[in-house]
Amino acid sequence: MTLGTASTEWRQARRQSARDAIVDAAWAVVAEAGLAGLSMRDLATRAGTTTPTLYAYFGSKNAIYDAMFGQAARAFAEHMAPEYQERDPAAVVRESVGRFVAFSLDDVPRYQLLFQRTVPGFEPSPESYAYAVTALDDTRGRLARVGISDARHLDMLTALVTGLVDQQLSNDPGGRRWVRLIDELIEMFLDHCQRPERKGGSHHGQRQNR
Amino acid sequence: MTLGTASTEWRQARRQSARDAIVDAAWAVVAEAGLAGLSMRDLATRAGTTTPTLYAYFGSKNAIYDAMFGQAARAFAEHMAPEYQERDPAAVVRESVGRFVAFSLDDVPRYQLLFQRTVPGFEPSPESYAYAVTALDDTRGRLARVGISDARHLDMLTALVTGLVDQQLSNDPGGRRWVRLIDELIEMFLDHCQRPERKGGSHHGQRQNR
DNA sequence: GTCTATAGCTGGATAGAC
DNA sequence: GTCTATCCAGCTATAGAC
Repeated sequence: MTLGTASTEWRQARRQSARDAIVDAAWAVVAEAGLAGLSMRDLATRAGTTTPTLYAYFGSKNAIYDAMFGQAARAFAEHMAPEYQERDPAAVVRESVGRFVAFSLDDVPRYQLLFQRTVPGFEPSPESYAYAVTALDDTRGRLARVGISDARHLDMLTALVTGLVDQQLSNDPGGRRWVRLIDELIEMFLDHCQRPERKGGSHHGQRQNR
Repeated sequence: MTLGTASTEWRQARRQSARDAIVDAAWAVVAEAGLAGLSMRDLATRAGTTTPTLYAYFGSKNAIYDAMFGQAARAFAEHMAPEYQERDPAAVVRESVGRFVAFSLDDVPRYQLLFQRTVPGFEPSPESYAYAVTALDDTRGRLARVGISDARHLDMLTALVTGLVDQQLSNDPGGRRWVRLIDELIEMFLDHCQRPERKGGSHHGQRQNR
């Protein structure tokens, strides 16, 4: 790697830290105005600068959303990655779900940006998206290693967990009405997964609904 | 009731049908532009009129959202109300969940308006909200009559169903990837509800998460 | 790179003639 | 009630001086 002189490296480092400062200010704005309420004016004011300066660092407003998405995806990956102390399947699933729920409830706009599609014209770039995909794949792998590998069961678990988070956020924000159901929901889920196959093949696509 | 002459009744009927025509046009607009993409200009064009005329029938844009919410809530109540042929608990739960999911997937903006809080400054009026509350209460009563009455279990079921719908809509729109899991999810849920109480009181609030 | 100033557009809502 | 015309606020984004 002899691509840059020391001076260009300094420049790039300064540029990167300036970009980071803008993204930090962006998180502060959406925390108050909501994810869709981010405006370039507010952001410039909050960052102590003006809109043309923002455009010197980001080509568009969506580029800022994308940088936020990248930060969030990275944080998500780091939050899910640390090794799990527990060994038995129930404990691993519980810890995995617990981490996801804790991460989601910790920062609502971050959750909306990462996992809901709520910003009108925004699609994350492949680079930003990659972190989120990796983290989710890791989680899937971890579940597979403790025996939860059936595709249907994984889809059921994602529906269950996202439903839990969504209900908690929209019907009891700041409370614990649905969060406290985690253990019981996971117990229900694991009991079901460990149950022997049904006679007659009632699942796995043979039978249609209704 | 001697409040109005025949002529004022005619006027009110005409006025109501004009309002209905505007609301119908509004549904057509959101079907194309998304729920948040409704603009008074587009709506006026679609309804074959102009914006001042809209304001002759509705005091604000949110008043139009409210009329849409009222229509949707009424439709939801009518969709859930008809008597159920089935008697045994599993079949009743299955039919109830099936109706909810079918109604939700049938019209996505309608689902978003009714059950998600996605329109920025909009809160439904008490009158419009009443229909939705009634329909949900009826559903709860129906479940209670077949033995699903525990508050925790009801919250679990709502999380499960909304999670199912949300995953289906956002990760496989138009498909059946999560819809086909309905029977298995309900079987799992019912198995859990019919299970005898745990020894030691591990649920019902004694034990906190983590 | 950073500013002032503003272009260009779209939104909700209204004035006033008819 | 319905129109033409318009106001005013907010937005993203840019031109051009320094």
